[in-house]
Amino acid sequence: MQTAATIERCDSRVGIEGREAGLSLPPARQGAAQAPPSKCAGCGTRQIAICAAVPAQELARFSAAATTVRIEPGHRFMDEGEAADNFFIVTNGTAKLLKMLPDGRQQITSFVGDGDFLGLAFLTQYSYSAEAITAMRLCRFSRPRMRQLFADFPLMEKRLLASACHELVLAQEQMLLLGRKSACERLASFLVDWARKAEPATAPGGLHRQILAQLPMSRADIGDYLGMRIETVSRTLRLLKTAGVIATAPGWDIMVQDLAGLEAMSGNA
Amino acid sequence: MQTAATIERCDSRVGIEGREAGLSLPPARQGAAQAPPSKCAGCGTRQIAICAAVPAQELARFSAAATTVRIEPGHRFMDEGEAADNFFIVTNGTAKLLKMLPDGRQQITSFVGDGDFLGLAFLTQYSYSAEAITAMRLCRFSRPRMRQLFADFPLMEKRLLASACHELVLAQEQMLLLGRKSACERLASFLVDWARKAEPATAPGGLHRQILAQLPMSRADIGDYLGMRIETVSRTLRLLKTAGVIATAPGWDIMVQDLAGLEAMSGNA
DNA sequence: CGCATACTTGAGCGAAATCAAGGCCTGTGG
DNA sequence: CCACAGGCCTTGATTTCGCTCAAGTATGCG
Repeated sequence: MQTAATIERCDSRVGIEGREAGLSLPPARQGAAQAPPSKCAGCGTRQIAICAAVPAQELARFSAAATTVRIEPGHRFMDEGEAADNFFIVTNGTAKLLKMLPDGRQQITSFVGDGDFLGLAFLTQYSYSAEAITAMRLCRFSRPRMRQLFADFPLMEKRLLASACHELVLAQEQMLLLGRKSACERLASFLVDWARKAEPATAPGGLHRQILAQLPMSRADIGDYLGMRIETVSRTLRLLKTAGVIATAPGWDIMVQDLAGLEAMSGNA
Repeated sequence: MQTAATIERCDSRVGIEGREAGLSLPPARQGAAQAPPSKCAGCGTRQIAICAAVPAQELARFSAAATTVRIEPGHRFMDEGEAADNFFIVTNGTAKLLKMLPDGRQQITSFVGDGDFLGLAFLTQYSYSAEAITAMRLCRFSRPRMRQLFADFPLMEKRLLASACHELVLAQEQMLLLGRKSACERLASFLVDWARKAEPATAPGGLHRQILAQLPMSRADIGDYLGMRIETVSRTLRLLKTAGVIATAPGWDIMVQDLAGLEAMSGNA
């Protein structure tokens, strides 16, 4: 069985023990980039940072509180307005979190992947829906069990706080994007973010190295995330291709040819 | 000196002890609406919920950790990218939190008022700037003192988590607004939110009672919050006036004539 | 092969941005 | 007291970016 310290290293996205000893959080991309998730003794198939809040000798107890759930692509497993009975940790796959208006318009607020938390609403109802994009595996905790775990392992709450703060930073970034960026800047920002996450998977190279960004989501999802219509996503993608900063690979993948150029088009300096 | 229980009642916006005993948070508007802040024995002039995390007999120690700061209107007291050395609690006044793009475009991510926390970034740098709109009074805690307080009063972390979750819900709502709503829906949503906050200050009446929404911010600020230009704010305001749902009072105040009508125009059902 | 689904591309339109005056307060100084 | 300046807001004219509508292409699947 791994020690808590070993587990910690595996995914620092939500680690609270940053370099300032207790009150800092390393950037998500860095953390996710440097150490790919590995097996988790605590709660399922993949290593997630929340496990590090649990002493190694207690992992069995922690594990017993969770239920592993499999979700098919396209299936909705949390619904805005429904009773928030469960708390989830993604162990495998990608989901979209979305909010809808009564007339059907929808906004994807984020894409979540391995190691991310869901259902951390301190309300009795979920404030958004979650839908699987790829096949998924989740750790599910009932609310009472979650409460018990919080009581047993106070460090977990620290981690959740760090996670929530990090999500808040991302949300603010997204508000800037939605409120003030052009279609081109939005798509470029999105691709830069996604490429950064995928970066370590690609062979490291020079400044203008190619990065394969594997996008699990459809054009419609990208549009709903960036606040644009699907046609605009398509057209803007062509624009970026024409500019030579990206190339479309077969399927839904994108090859970033010039990350620096793409960043220049993202509006962030 | 007040007991912790008494203090708790004063502002439940960030209270973690909701009706589900530990994992729920009442809606902000309800909480803020039902009990206006009063004097706080712990950290300054106004009652704030974080004080409730501190046992009554420890309030003096808590108080000693804070410094009261006054800020003039228009003055910036947190800067995006600067070292996140301080943590603030607003005791009086209104500020805007904003993010900027290199070319000067800016997005206000939220307006904060009495009892709100600032600087809760688990990064070493602030991820946004904060600028006073009205004259303000703040409780300031240095990072080391904050850490000490967290260690001394673990309940504080629970409250911060609840607060962060609540902000996350608001941020998601705002993403929906910025990504998918029309100019008219945006402004209507904003006014509904603001009127709801001001509601208790106005005499309660029927379904179509008038509510005076005192807006401390300029048209430019509203535009930067809603992702629209100042001219569009002005034009859309006229549209709402023509529709008869609002009337402009002298100064920057708005009289909501028909809250139900305004809500119908906000896109939220 | 035919059909369904997702994506691309084109043409035209429209909501909001931009550009440009003009009005209305408030404060200041003659 | 009035004249003037400087914010801030409003209103009008024009432009433009992204949306809508519509058709066409690729891909996958029974």
